[in-house]
Amino acid sequence: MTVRVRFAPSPTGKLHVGNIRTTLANVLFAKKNKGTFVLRMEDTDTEREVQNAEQAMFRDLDWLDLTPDESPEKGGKYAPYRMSERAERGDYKKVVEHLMEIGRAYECFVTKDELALMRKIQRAAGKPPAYDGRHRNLTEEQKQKFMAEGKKPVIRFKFNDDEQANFKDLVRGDVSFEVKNLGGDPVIVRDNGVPLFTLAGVVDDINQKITHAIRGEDHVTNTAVQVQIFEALKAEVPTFAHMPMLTDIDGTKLSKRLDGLSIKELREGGYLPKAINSYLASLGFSTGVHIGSVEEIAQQFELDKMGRAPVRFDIEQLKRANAIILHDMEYKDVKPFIDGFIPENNLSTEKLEIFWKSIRENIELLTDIKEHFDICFGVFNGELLNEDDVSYIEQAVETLPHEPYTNDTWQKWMSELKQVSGRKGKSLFMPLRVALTGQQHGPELANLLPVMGEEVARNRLESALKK
RNA sequence: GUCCCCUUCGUCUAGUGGCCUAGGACGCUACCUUUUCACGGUGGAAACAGGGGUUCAAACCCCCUAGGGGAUACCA
Repeated sequence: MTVRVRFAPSPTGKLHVGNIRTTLANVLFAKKNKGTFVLRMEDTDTEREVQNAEQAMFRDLDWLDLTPDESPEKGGKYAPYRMSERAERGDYKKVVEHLMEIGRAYECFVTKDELALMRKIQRAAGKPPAYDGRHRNLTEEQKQKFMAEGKKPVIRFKFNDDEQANFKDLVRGDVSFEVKNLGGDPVIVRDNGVPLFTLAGVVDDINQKITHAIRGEDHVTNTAVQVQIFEALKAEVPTFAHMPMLTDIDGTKLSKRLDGLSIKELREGGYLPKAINSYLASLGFSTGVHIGSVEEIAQQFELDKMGRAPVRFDIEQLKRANAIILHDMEYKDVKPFIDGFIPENNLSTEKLEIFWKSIRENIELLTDIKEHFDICFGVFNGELLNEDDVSYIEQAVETLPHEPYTNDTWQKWMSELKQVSGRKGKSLFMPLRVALTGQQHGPELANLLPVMGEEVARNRLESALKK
């Protein structure tokens, strides 16, 4: 049996760290088991749909190197991959009719208001709010009467009340629910004829031969409900895996802040896909962050070792992973990601390579590049020179070597300045650092000097004198 | 309210009755290296939510309390 997994978002928002974590789990699980990763759009709720959300999701997944094997965009053996399209061709209708024939589905005319009232009463009595099955056995006459009143029915799935819903869960072990406290017969088709995800998800999983459903913990009760449907359809129940939710750093709530932490924002914030994937994949495990490509982290990925407790998302840890990756990244590898982070310029690739190499260990995020770029090539507001360093800098201007600059230019210049000025150690180089970069800290000047070039260096020294 | 799940260093966690003086990773910190910062190296501080049991012995088993998460839709 080939492993087939799916990520099934609804096009109602953007991808964020929470749902990327489950997507990633699907991808890693598929890769590790030489399986197939399917992307399915669950777009049955047209009211909540957001313009262009779908396209944005495709692009985010590509950027993260989590491109699905089968998707609405790519197609595949089990197309279409949008619920709306599958609804159009009658997939769900067929199943609903079948369920009604075998007595596992029925029309229900209870209105939303009546349901709300019922729940209110139940709650007040300290009972769990649940549909009480009052229209389970309507006669034809009763149905006609409701119709005549202008009421439109929903279709509910009929539970086997005294059964248990059991399923295998890779992270939680064997899970079992009493069907009787699942909330009563669930609606599977709205009064406008559109099926709900509860039903459609099951039908698609069957038709698309999904073997493992890896999703968030917020779906556990849904799963129990859906297990009943799988069984009623005499279909094999997939293996599940419910991952604990991500919480805020303070451990409370899956907050707006987190939901707001979209892939788009991380991208614009200077984070690399590799860092995001590596960090998210490490959450829930004891191994520490393995930094690697999707392919590499997939080999280490063991879903059954994942913890069951909610996990706090710590942006500092992500930042750290990002920094580690940046520190020994080659220019050619970082190049595809630096658009927008490095100002427009017509510097040669060679020069940019040297620049990158001399600053990479000093940055954590791609957004940090700009500051260093400005120091090397642009304008900066630096610290002022000390009074007693003025004459020293004048000596520096005089002795500044002419181009071409090489790796040992700085060395040679320093020996000369040492003799001329009689200075050494910190007092030798610190005034130069301040004059040249405007700061007391930064990458090695020996590396920076060839990057700047003679003209910039001379201008900097001279303008430092003028201040 | 009701049902499900969870609670070990700051963070992710190892740990399934004696190997725990509680281990690792990241962070933090000190020192070393370094003509700055960063990188790197070597050390260090740092946790069993609380209370009751059971046992010769409990982070591990049982009960209670507190706290957190999820669910409770004609959303997904």
